[in-house]
Amino acid sequence: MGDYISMLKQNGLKTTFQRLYIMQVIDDYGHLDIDEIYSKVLLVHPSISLATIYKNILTLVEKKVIKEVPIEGKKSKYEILKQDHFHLICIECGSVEDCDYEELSGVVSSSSRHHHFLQKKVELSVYGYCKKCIDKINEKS
Amino acid sequence: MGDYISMLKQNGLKTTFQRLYIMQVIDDYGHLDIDEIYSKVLLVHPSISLATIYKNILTLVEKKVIKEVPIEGKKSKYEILKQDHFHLICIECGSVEDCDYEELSGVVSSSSRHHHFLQKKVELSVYGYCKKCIDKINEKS
DNA sequence: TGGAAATCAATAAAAATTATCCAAAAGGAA
DNA sequence: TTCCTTTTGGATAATTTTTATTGATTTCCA
Ligand SMILES: [Mn+2]
Ligand SMILES: [Mn+2]
Ligand SMILES: [Zn+2]
Ligand SMILES: [Zn+2]
Repeated sequence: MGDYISMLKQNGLKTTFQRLYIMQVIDDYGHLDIDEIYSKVLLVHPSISLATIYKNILTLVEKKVIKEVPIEGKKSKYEILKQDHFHLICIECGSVEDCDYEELSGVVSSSSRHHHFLQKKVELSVYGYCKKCIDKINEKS
Repeated sequence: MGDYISMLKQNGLKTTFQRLYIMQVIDDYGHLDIDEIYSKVLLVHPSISLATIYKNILTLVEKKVIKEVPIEGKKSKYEILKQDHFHLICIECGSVEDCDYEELSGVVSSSSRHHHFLQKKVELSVYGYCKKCIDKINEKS
């Protein structure tokens, strides 16, 4: 759990309950899409508008407080900005697991340089089956 | 240029002019989004409907004849399915360049295994500035 | 404790995607 | 070929997703 208030102040954003709670649920659950955020915030703030969620997500992404995690064929998820990492995305249950770059980042950036490409951001996602789902599938057979 | 007709037959899809030309323009340009495909097909087939483009893209992706390339904050592009590779995406001009995995793929899959994750597909995109745009920016200063 | 600036909620509007329905075309069998 | 079944396309409507607008409310600093 981070210090959301300073994160907002540093970016010249006012700290409203709505905004704080959006950050809170994203942080709590790790990776959430717009609808998941909306339904969770609704529970504690029944009057919030979906447009408010969209607006806040947009500004928080712009200010790099949160980060978009695009997911093929589905809606993007969002996470609190943290150290660079990549994602293991389960195509069975939809779970998203963080994974450290370690030696990977060096290989990627050297490849970018080789192509005379000025690398600004890397987005790596591995799609497949998480341990839980593998076990579940194995049980059945 | 591939043999689109056999690619369709192998997947039990009928070869219509519309479908063939969709594959053609994707192949010609490398990476195109829905609207780009639509406008290019329109030129040679003025009666085609946008819904037809959507419908065909959907089936072609399902049958793995083409592949979706998600792009952050923009519409996905599509490419003819080919050997695994990753993308250098220019945030200035929108160009997409293919890039071979080489040693990278080994590192990624060993990382997946380490997390007991059954890897099915890898999606790696590097966002930044292509050589053309770097040069253009340097000229100005 | 004002008051400017930012934000919220409600709502409308726009954009993107999917569904429906019937005519037309494709492709296999005779 | 011709016939017949199935798939597909085009028009259009419907749905879903996202963005814009606007006036009321809230934040926060002087
Ligand atoms: Mn993450
Ligand atoms: Mn490519
Ligand atoms: Zn899973
Ligand atoms: Zn460029």
